Amino acid sequence: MDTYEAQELADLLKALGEFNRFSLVYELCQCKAPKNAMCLCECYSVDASGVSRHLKVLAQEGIVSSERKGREIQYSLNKAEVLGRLRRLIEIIEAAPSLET
Amino acid sequence: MDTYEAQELADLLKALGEFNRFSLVYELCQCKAPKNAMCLCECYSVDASGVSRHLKVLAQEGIVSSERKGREIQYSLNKAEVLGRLRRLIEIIEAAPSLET
DNA sequence: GGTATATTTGCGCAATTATGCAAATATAGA
DNA sequence: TCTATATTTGCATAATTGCGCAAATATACC
Repeated sequence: MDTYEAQELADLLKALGEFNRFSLVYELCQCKAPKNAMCLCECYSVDASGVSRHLKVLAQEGIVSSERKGREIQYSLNKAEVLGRLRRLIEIIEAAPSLET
Repeated sequence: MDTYEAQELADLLKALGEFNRFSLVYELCQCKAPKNAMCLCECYSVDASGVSRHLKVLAQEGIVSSERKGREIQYSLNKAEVLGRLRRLIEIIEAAPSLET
């Protein structure tokens, strides 16, 4: 793993490591159809602008995708992308040698 | 997933999501034997106190274990613990229904 | 154009966080 | 006890971050 990949993985984890953002991702995990921000907003203690900003962070990390549908913007989880990166992380940790005890 | 588990996972990701901490974990991934903080410190731009604080965060999250050996304190990765929690995260995301397109 | 709804952005604020330095603590060995 | 090494902690600081509110923007519909 080079520095670039380490930074990429750390960025992913950082984006997911904030409780409200993590909750948004989880919410999207449970949707059969994409959701707009207002809909996501209802479940949380943060207001619309907060949700908007969190979604922006998630989008910049490639965790969610957005598509405008009229007045609304529908967000959906980039399931394969996120799983791929998390699996890569697991791979790296699995490659760690067992400790000599 | 309840709020408690969500918070636990978010905390794990947050602890791992800081570049220097992530690098420390990666460094420990590559050790056959536990390393002390001074040894870990050499690789990074942060000084000993910074490494100490990062290791404390990682230890509080159960990501690393420490054991004093004389003057040194040896740190090792809790491989199984971290892998278990990351796999749980993957499980949750995998459970997301595929989107109707 | 005017109105309503959805979303983003600018601004300020409070809280958190990462960091370095210096001092304190812990331990080993002479 | 004195010294050297390893680690932690207190303190100050700079940077980042999450938030709400209000204003701005985008779009749809009348």
